[in-house]
Amino acid sequence: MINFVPMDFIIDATLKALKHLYNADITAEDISLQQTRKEFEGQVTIVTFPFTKVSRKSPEQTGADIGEYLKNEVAEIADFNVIKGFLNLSIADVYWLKQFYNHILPGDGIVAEPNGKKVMVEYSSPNTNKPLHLGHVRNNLLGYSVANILAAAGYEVIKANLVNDRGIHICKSMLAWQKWGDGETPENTGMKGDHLVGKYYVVFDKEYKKQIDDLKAAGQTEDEAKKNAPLIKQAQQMLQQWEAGDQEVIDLWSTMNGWVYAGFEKTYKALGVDFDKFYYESNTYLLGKDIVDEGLEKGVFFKKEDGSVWIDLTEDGLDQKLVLRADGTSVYITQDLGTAQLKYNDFNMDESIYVVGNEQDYHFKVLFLILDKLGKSWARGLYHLSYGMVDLPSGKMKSREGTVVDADDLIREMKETAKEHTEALGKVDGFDEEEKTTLYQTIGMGALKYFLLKVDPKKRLLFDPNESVDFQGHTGPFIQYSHARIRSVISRGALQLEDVMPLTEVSAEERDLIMVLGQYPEAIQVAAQGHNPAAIANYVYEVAKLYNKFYHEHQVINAETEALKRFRLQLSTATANVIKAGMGLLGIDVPERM
RNA sequence: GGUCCCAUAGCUCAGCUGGAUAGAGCAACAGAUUUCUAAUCUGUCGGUCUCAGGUUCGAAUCCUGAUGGGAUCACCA
Repeated sequence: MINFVPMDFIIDATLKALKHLYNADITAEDISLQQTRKEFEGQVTIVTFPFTKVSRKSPEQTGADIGEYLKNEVAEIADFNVIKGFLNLSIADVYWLKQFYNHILPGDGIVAEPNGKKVMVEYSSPNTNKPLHLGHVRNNLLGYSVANILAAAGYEVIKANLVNDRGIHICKSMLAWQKWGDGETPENTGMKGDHLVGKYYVVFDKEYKKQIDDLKAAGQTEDEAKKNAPLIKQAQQMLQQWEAGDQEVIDLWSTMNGWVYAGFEKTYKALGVDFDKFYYESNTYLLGKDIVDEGLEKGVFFKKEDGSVWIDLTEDGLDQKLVLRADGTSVYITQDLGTAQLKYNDFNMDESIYVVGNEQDYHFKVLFLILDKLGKSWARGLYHLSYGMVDLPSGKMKSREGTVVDADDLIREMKETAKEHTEALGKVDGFDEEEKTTLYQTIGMGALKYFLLKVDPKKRLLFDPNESVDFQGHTGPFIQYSHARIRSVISRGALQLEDVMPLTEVSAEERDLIMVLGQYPEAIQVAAQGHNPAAIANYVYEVAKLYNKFYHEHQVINAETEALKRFRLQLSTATANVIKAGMGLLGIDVPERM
């Protein structure tokens, strides 16, 4: 099942056993180890069904044969039992203690050795015409977390943000502000810049709709009215002026984009995400035409009579796809072809991950396929991290119907809720105001981030604005609380980490905790390979749960002996370290006190 | 209509390179604090793993088909 790291000696010994008992040559892949279910005695289970062919005995007898051999030949294997086709092995306590002191307590594998590979993670990639909403929040948290996980797995990581700062949608906000803005600025209204610009995007839409209705009343069809409305024509004209470098339009564009960036920066900061490299579509939108030429030369693309350029992907089960308009202007995919090349030229990375919603699955399938057909060596390293939409109980979020969950509102509400919970529990008596503010932020964001990241990215996510995010159970605050409690114990214990006193046995709770702590490096690798922060989220939850069980069963500071006390303090320290590191991969802070 | 994704407890989700009696949390109910933080812990209740076939010693997991939900199939981005 999942990650069972330091168990190679069992596989080796089992191979020897099979050779010795049945003269069977079996490879390590044929041996399936799993963690023993908790209702049975033991920690590691070997499934013996596959061996019955070579043993020519029943699964039970086969298990007993192998178990007997292992118990006699392998010092670490203390005992075994066989239930049906399952051979359950009890590993000696000293083995677990050795693992703990040699690897876990020193923090082996909390960050992997560099693997020499470079990966780019592109995420966020916002439009600059409206504020961020819950969907963007999921995107940002996923991208940031995946970047952290890859770094922990040994990659060199570049976090990139491709800002969509040009196009007709930007012109809509600009035009509406010009017409009805009345000189409003973030300064004189006190509004956050991205919200101010978003307000005019909505104004545009409203006025545009009015014009469409008027035209329809005058006898035009819906489609005609949409094309002929004066506002849309003006917006299109503005886009042309922008592309022609009209100074007035460019100035307005710079000003309003500046407002938006200032607003985004605040939201990014509140979310705790950051970037190493920004790309702007205003700089990249003309890229890709070289690649179109290249594709024509190589015969990968073809030109139609009207001059438009296409690629035929029907053999790959897809359609024909336009890559350049007849008038020579770019479409979306042209830019993305060019930008992909640009990124590669800039960084020469081995892999490149695009964190983009699953509504663009088809686009990326086509994009990667085209680059591959063009013979780009790096195309195989491209990956679309496709995530599901965030839905409300009423269905999809729709800005026009006002059902969008605004990122800034949500963040504020989370902090507020954290404050209410904390105060109700009377947890902040010794805190000054600044510490309180920090704590509420840590907990509120912890709850939100964990809520969004614990779900498999590819699945749709249901968010009910009327039902507050939980703070108990399988949640961020639960894990944060566990951490704070551990830190509290440690600070009372006055521990010298280098003090090792000989122990020869551990309790079941201690052993389980050591086992799961030892799986952290593997959890990182699993999460990295699957581009899946949820794997880390669930892992850390498991750690916190096991510690809480241990905490409930055993005294740390008032342990029966000095040796036990020290060991338990060390175990607590190692647990806190893993929780902190794991939550860090999710972009979640853990407090010392709460 | 073509293609892609999803379907597990009342709700939200794990589990999916095939392995034991399918697990958590929430909700409901019952308990635990003279002991290191009860945002905790223990227990009870709760399942035809959407359905039907197939492969296998063994299927929630793999294959085929169906049903339901979502996305996409723009000279928008």
